[in-house]
Amino acid sequence: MLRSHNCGELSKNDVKSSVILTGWVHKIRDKGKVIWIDLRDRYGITQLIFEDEFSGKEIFELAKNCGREYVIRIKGEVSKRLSVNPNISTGEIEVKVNELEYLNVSDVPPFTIEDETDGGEDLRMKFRYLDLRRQPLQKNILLRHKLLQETRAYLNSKEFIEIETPILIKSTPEGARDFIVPSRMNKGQFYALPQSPQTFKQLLMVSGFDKYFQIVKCFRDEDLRADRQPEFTQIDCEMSFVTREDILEYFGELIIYLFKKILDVDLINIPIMEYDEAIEKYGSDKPDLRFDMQFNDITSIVKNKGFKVFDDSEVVLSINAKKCSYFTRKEIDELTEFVKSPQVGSKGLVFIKCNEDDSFKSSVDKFYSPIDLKEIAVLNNYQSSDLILILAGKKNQTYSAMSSLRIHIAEKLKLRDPKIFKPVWIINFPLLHWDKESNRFHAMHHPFTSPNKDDIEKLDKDPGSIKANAYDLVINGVEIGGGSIRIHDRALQEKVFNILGFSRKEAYNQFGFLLDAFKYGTPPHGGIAFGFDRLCALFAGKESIREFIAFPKNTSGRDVMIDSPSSINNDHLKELGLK
RNA sequence: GGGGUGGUAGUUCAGCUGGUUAGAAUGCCUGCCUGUCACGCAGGAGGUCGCGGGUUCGAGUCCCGUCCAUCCCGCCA
Repeated sequence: MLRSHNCGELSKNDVKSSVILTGWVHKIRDKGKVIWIDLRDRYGITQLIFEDEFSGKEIFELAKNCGREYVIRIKGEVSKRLSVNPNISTGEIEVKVNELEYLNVSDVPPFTIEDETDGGEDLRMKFRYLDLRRQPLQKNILLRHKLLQETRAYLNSKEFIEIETPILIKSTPEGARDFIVPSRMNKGQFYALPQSPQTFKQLLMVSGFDKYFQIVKCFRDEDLRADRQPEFTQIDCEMSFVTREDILEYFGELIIYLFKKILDVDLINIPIMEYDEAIEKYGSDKPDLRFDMQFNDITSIVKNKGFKVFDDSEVVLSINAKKCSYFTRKEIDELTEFVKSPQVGSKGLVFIKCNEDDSFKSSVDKFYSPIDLKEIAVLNNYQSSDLILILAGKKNQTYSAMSSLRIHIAEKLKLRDPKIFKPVWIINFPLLHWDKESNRFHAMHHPFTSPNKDDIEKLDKDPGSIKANAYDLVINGVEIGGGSIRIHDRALQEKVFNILGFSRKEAYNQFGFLLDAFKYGTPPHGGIAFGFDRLCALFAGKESIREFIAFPKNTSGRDVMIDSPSSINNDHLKELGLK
């Protein structure tokens, strides 16, 4: 070994012992006759001290000429510091250096390797390997490692088997865009990268591996976001002979276990909410339950009172921003701007301030009497100093706009505490949604999702009203995982393909292997997949998953460090049959 | 595909209604300093103001286009 200790482990117990350390030169404090160097590795920082007296002239000169991020190896004696630094674990000691060797030199890095770096996003991506030297990133990657290990340990202890499935598979028209890989040996034909191992894990159920999991890369060729990467990792799970309740219990316990083990947070139990209730109360299928602010429908109260905007609206919704009547004109204008922005798309914002003396001040005083206003306030459980906010318009648009406003206000009021975790299972999603563009039903989850038992008879008459036996795990407004009980009956699967607009021929062409498999004794089964990158970010209280992926892509899907994607030459294209 | 924000020193940013030689902090270099730990002090180097065009006596600043980054909408079964 080149070293006897790492840079995070020496303490006053080691005083007088002789040690060898290696690491990066983090910081140099040159006082002329004495030089301190902070030596860094992933375990911590140890202060080195150089003086003529015990280092010798030559070593002292070497230390003087050291630059930031040089990789060095030193020998020296641990000694007690005259002045202690309580901020670091090794703050009571320093190492009196008597030998110094440069293992490598370094150019001046383009940004500082510190917790609060001066580097911008772009630059740090380009020099990702340097960014990863920084403590916050090292912590994130370590957290990811722990989550990986604990997930595996837990599922293994419950007799789940980790099975790898292929990465080069077949393109399918449903769902997200596929990444495509040309086949050299089969010119003009293409593999697709999996959006998920969905059909393979179902086939594993047919094979009798009744508890499967895989921590696996998945690929989707869609536009990116802070919480979306073209390649991402899922904890992919499937079980046979289970009901929805079994799945919620098994995997609810996995999540509870991870929170306890890694964050020492007790989630105790995870409540269950109907999809319809989530939409009605929060306007979203992934409600953030760290704060209340439920929607109240006031359409019937406000209609036909002479206010044209409300009269012309399909729905009028209100929420109560507790203790916010102090909002200034400027703040309310800001909220109005927000709801009128193209992303939110409302026409305007109406407010009612609940005054201390039980009177009301609203932006629609002209149209509504104090009695009307009080009725609205009562419906919103008002107390004095509350602020009622009202949006109106088309139904879907207004629900989604109110959802955005709810989150916007919670953000403003700092109600989205990253240290608090509010999980919820959302169940009974619609099975299908009507897509206007293609003029057909699309699967809300995926085409293998089983309809709820009681709804199966509606398949012919009213497919749009069918609920799916599907579930999402939502924590703090983030969709962490989702899954369903699958169809295991061939006839039912064929029927669903049919409703989704597949001809029999197309269905067999795309999914014949699955339909064939269903002929041979397929057990009832279901499963779930968790977005692993999102889980990491959530555990650390962050929104962007990029900081939890060692080498992520930017929003254009580029890796600016290795500069990919890139073009390939003509010979290569020819070989692949692309030219 | 659409909208918002941004692009000025190695880096992070300031730069007003257009007007002398484009600034600060930090980093870097040189010198001084024996208890620093965001060390301190003195000095120095460092700029195609993203790119292209236009308006103007004059553009970092105004206009048009374009590229890049980032956040959001669409999209993401």
